[in-house]
Amino acid sequence: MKIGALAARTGLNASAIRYYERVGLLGQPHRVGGQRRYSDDAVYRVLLIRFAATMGFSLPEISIFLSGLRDDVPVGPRWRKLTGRKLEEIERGIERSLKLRTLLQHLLRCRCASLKMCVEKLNLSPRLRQIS
Amino acid sequence: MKIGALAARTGLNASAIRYYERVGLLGQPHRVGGQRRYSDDAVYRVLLIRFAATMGFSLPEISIFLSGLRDDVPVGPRWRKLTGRKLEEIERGIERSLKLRTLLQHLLRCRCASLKMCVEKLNLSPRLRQIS
DNA sequence: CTAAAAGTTAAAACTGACTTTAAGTCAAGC
DNA sequence: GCTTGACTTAAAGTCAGTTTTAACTTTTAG
Repeated sequence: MKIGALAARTGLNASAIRYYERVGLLGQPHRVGGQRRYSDDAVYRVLLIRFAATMGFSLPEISIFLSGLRDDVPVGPRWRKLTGRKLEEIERGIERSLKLRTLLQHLLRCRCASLKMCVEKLNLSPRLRQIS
Repeated sequence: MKIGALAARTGLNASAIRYYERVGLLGQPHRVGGQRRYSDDAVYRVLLIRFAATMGFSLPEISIFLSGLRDDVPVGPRWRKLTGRKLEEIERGIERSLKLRTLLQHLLRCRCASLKMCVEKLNLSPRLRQIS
């Protein structure tokens, strides 16, 4: 599989795949006449990278997250720590988003004449610091 | 209140406040010897900006969002559209985060020897495309 | 009066995750 | 064998939202 095919199968741009290789997320593929050739495993690997990325992992974090991928490397404490931290992060994000949803729903429903009145009605002012 | 005091009271960097002014989020404050002087209203305004920013509004969007702030300007359809769109965005984010939380909890709990085994056990592979 | 802290500006730098560009090389179909 | 499209590289560009820098002025404390 050439890089274009891998790109097509993963939905990424070929340049993104080269970039992942450059930052060490993808190992050196073998080459034919200078061109990269990938196995099906690479598709899986790239999809895993994207999956981790949508979880909010940064690319360096994804390196750690995926370091548990090799069969002979058990999921270690570093992985566990990172993943636990990310889980907490996601949970905080959920909490905050739930609050914000309620607030926006109020703002949309309350039919106040101005945002300022809405904010006062909701007694939002004292919470502004706390929310942001 | 000088810019440093406003910065301290809002938790922002003074340069960020100047930047907000430059992009039109904050009006021109009056000046004493070339230096900006702010009233307490500015604190409220800046906190509102940060609040909107944490909701995921971009700075141009915040301009629109806060345009409902003036007492004499009723909350208009443009504001309503933007806010409704943002609400939907937040709701999609919540849905996704809930799924991801479940997944990470599984990954942390399952005590597999490697991430690869986890992924297989959870039958995650076919979902990779769908999630990311 | 002076030194230092805090203010001023415009412009450049930073962040992360890519994409684009330029200039060239390889490969597939006719 | 030739064209065309896909590939190669290194380097530069992009985005938004700041932060930093450099060079300078104003304010404040002692």
